[in-house]
Amino acid sequence: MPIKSYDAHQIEAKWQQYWQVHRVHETDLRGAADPYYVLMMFPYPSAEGLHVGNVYAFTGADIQGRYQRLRGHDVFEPMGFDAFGIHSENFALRINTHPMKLIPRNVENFRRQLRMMGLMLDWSHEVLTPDPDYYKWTQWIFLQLYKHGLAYRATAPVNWCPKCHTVISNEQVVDGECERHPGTEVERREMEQWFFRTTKYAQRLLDNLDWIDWSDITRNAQRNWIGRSEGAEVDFRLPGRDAALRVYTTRPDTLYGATYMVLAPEHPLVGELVSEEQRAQVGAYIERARKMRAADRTDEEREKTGVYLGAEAINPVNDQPIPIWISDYVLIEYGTGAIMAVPAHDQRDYQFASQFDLPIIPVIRPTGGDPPEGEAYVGEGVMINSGPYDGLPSQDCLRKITHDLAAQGVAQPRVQYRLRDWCISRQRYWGPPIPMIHCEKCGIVPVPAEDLPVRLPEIEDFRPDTPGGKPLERYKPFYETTCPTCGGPAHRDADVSDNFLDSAWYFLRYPSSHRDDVAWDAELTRKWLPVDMYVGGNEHAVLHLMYTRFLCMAFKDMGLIEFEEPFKKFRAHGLLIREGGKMSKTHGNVINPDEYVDEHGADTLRMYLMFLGPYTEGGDFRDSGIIGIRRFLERLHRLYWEVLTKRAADAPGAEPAASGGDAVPAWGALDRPTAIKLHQTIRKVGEDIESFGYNTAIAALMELLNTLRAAPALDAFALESLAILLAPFAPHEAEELWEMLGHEGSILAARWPQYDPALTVTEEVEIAVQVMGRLRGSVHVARDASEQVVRDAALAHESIAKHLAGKQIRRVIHVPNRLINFVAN
RNA sequence: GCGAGAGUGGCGGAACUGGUAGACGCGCUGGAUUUAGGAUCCAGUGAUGAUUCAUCGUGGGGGUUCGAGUCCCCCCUCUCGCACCA
Repeated sequence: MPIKSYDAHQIEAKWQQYWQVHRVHETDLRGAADPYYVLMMFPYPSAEGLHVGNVYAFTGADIQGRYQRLRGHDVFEPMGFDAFGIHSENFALRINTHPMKLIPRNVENFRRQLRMMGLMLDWSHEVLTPDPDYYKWTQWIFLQLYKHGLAYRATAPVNWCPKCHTVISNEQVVDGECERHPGTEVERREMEQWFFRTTKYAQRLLDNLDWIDWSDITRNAQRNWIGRSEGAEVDFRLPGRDAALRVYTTRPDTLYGATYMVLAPEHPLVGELVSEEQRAQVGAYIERARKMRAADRTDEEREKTGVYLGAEAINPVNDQPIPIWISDYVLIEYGTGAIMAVPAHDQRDYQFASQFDLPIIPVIRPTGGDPPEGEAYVGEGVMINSGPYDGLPSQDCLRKITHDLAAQGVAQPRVQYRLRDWCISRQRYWGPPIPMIHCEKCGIVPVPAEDLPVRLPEIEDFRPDTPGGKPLERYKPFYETTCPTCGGPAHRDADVSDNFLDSAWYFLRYPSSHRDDVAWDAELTRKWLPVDMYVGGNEHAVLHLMYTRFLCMAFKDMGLIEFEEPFKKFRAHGLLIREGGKMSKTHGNVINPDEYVDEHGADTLRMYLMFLGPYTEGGDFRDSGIIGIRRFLERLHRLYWEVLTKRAADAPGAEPAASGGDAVPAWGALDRPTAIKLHQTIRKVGEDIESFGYNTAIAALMELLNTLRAAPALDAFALESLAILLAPFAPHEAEELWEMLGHEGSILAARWPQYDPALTVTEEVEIAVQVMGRLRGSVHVARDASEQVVRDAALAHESIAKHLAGKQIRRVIHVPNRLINFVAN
């Protein structure tokens, strides 16, 4: 039974129950004729409950899903929980509760809130990362990568967060601080870790960015992160040694200007090259650099520091010996950890040379102009002081010098990426154990696939990094095992894998979540993947989204899947702020969706969030504005109720009176202006949804409602269309209106209305009339009227005539259906 | 510093390839109705001037054009990403 007045709670409870009972949101994955996979970034189920940022993201994705469903697709819109990881673990530690107890509670609360928001989620395919049925396959993936040489173990300087008590990846380091702990300096530690060879795919990850249909902002962030540069490796001879000092440079054209070399303090040759006289100083410098906090070391404002090694290298282009220094402005991780310094043409080198009075030799002269004073000239120009290359354009020499040196065997072209391999190991408890066994005799042995999952034991003391070692190391029943190869004593890898691995493949699991014998079902995967539409926050542009792409490429090469890009479309939503400022716990201005749903209902909250601003740019949540959406829904509901009850009353008499003085539109044929508004709105809302212009789509719905309320009469097509157009935004109310219209079952069974192109244009248009480019009035003429007609109409206009009085018309500019401009003097 | 984007009423924000700036909503003003209401309905709402008229108005300054929020140049501010990556 339809509900008379707009009572959000009653309506929303009613339809949520209906959806659940009738499984309206579940998709027949195998039988689907026209699959469309909508994905939203699954949340970490925090104890605080669903964040309004999640609601914002999910609603934007849900609109796509509902719209595609109304367009006739079989839409799959799954949800799950990313409940492993440091986030959950730290919280569990803080409140002194075991995560295995904590997580189910949080998840239950999240499910409740997600249902409350009326998302079209198919809960029958939920995944939960800490579920052994899930992480069994996370471990299996690790084994696949290992098998194909993409997982390796290495001792490398890693980022250690003293608060997390674990290593974190490069991507999780922000300005030398831990992403999770602002203000906490990341330390550098040498540790043996598992890495995934993401760098192997650097070029493909970069190349595919040219064609994948993703938000530009996200693709740009990825390009930046991959950081491809082209240059050359050049060997500088070391007098009296066999070895050469190899540097990487993007500017081989400036080789003649190299007046010194700089090694990173950690460079392996430092110890060998340092002279006796300099040894003490160099040692002290290295010690100081080692202790230096990461954020300070990378502060560009800081004065350059460094120490002379007491050794020389020979510049291969002119055989000149140049001094070798060490300085912390050279990074051991990048290139070869050593540079040739060209102070005339590199700002950093210039600063360093100025600091230590090293020679500065310009080798490129800017074309048509003088080189800048007091700084390096980094542009191109004409070669000078460069022996045989003098007079050539510097750009030509980029390749030429490399080529010539390559012929002598002392240089080679080289492409360098900023992207690093993905450090997978975490010295923590709350994650999937890395499925590897360390045997004294056999070395590193993978756990046989049939032994998966390696279950995470439920241990009481899961604190990280206590004196007894890592949590899983302390727990002997887990740690001590036997070697699968030789049967001898062995121990398990005591690390767990990075939380980002859990979320790097979850979309592959959703359709196949019922299969316990394979990670993903081949047929379902072929049918449903790649994901048609992925919507999420851009904060994951270089983390999650890079890792998923890497995994897909690896899987494709292994023959496990048939595509290499996981998401056909990805759209990044903007940031939601509140009252002009950032929303955060510290500001105490975080929006709790429950409160707003309590007060106004989920449809109002959903719609308001989408109305705030352009979805891809974010919006400013102001409490004062939400009432506008609420009023809209109330007016809408009232209109339907009044028109439809009136019609029911009129129906027996068949002939509905053309409402005498009654404000309620009658039932009958639409007048033409109303019909035009309707058809224009049908077109606009569809187009706007496809381009994520939700705010303007909602504005169009409001305009349509205003028009319908003022119309003399309405018909079924108008009311049905508006209900369907509303359905992506306010799904509960749309269902209620649909029922009021006499339909049985969900509005999702309806089809998106077709607009009639002929009815999207008026037959009369208003033409702006300008005199000398200034607006002086307007005239109404028939659509597509000729210039002559418009001109005559305009000249007949008295205010136009006034402005043209005494003037001669020199020129007339006519833009059909828009304006006419008289140029006169 | 580099890269990307953005500056429009009191506020959030509209404006397709240059063509009537300010859609839609909030707020505000006036009116109607109601015992009352953070209710509903109607009208108005960029600024200035005396009205139905005019002038000025899209961060600032120049320019192109019959016509510029939109295109070009310079500057200012803000947001985001990267940041001693050689």
